Amino acid sequence: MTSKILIVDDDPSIRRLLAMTLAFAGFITEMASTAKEGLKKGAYDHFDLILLDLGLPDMSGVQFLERYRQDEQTPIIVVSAIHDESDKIAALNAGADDYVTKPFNADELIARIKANLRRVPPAQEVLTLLVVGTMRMDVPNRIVSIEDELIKLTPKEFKLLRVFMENQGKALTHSWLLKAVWGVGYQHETHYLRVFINQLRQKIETDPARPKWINTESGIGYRFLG
Amino acid sequence: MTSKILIVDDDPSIRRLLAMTLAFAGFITEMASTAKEGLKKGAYDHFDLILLDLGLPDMSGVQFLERYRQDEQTPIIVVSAIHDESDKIAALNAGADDYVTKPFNADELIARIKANLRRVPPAQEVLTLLVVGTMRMDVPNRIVSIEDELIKLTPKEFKLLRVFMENQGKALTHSWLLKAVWGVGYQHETHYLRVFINQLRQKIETDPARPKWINTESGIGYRFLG
DNA sequence: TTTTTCGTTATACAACGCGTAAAGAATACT
DNA sequence: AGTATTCTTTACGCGTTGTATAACGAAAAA
Repeated sequence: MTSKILIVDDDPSIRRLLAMTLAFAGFITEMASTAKEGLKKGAYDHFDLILLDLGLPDMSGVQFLERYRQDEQTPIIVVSAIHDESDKIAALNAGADDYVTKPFNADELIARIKANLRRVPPAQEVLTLLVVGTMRMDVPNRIVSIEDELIKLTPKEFKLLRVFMENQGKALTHSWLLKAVWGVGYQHETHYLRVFINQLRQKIETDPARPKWINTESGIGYRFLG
Repeated sequence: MTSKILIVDDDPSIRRLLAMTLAFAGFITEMASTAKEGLKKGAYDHFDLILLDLGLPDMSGVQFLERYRQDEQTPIIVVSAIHDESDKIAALNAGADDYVTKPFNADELIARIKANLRRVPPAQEVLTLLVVGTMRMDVPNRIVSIEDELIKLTPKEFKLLRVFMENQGKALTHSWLLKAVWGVGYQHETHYLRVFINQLRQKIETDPARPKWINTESGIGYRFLG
């Protein structure tokens, strides 16, 4: 099975080199040039492993690890230049699983990646087509339709709706939804939810005032029904 | 099924010898006298196998392999003279699948070719005519028309549009598109896409500001609709 | 009824993504 | 060799999206 690996590095040439090295070894890669972007992509979908360059412009390795580790237990291999030795140690203490020093040897890097992948349960296959009543969501192709009519959604709206469809019928609490869509640290911002629920209803409900899909569970959260 | 083989060699006599040997064994051959020309032909259409001579004038074997392997996983057999032994080892490390030493034995060469062809899924038949709505693309002849009106495209534009037509209706992410058109290592260069999407729109859209064919999926990528 | 929660709209703003033009570099053509 | 085309790279303005806050009426819970 092919593993998906996220490369977080600000240097385009190293990024390219890493991508080619890993592609050649049969991995699927995704890239980010800043820590922030890396976190975003990590929140967006699942990776089996992360290659994290130290010395990113917008965030220290430790900060990245702390933020990322809140949600996931994906193995993270730190790539560091020799001169930021102390950063490397800090990163390892903060939860990095392994490290590789620049300039790195391709074979060694791949060996380390494989070793770290072995420790972790393989990524569960993602359900690609969600169907609830007349609503269909093709996740990889980002197609949402109700009775074969296309619905255009922004990324956050899409993610929210996806969470709903994956948990159809259950009552979902505010904080659970916030965590699922926005990540840890947003569990108390219920006003975000109100705004986005409203936007979603405008797009998917025939009568947004009398919602058929997204039902309010007052004091609790919402329940998605087909 | 007959396999197509690309011969990259600068020596005309060896080229001729190889061509005759392979033709006799029932293969279809194409030739290139420089590495550059080889890459070009490889980008232009698919080969089932490549015979690569080391010691080309314009590029080392390793360079060729690195450039070629960005896009394809076609097996490559290296043909080397005894004296460039170190080049051969480097080429194998860079991803060559096999090697043959000059002067070669015809039967051995053919045996090795067949062995390497066995490893690889047979070349899927390429769809030669793509039709989406009123748009038609004759792939081998590189002709694109909308309502029988010819559209003139550059190679990259053509490749991009081809990828779109082959994946009509799906939302295609930036990195997926970049990988499909530019190859691994360019998955993060979204500005390339912006420029070429714009150029394509100027050529195929009636009103480039209000695109009908290429729709933007903000934050995700693009979706091609007929 | 009183209190709490929710829906809706409006707003301002920052961040980001996108479209576009245009210059520079590489490449192909003649 | 010189010219034209194509590709790469940079820069800037603009629109979309997401964040954050506020206000008010409606609905639900106490």
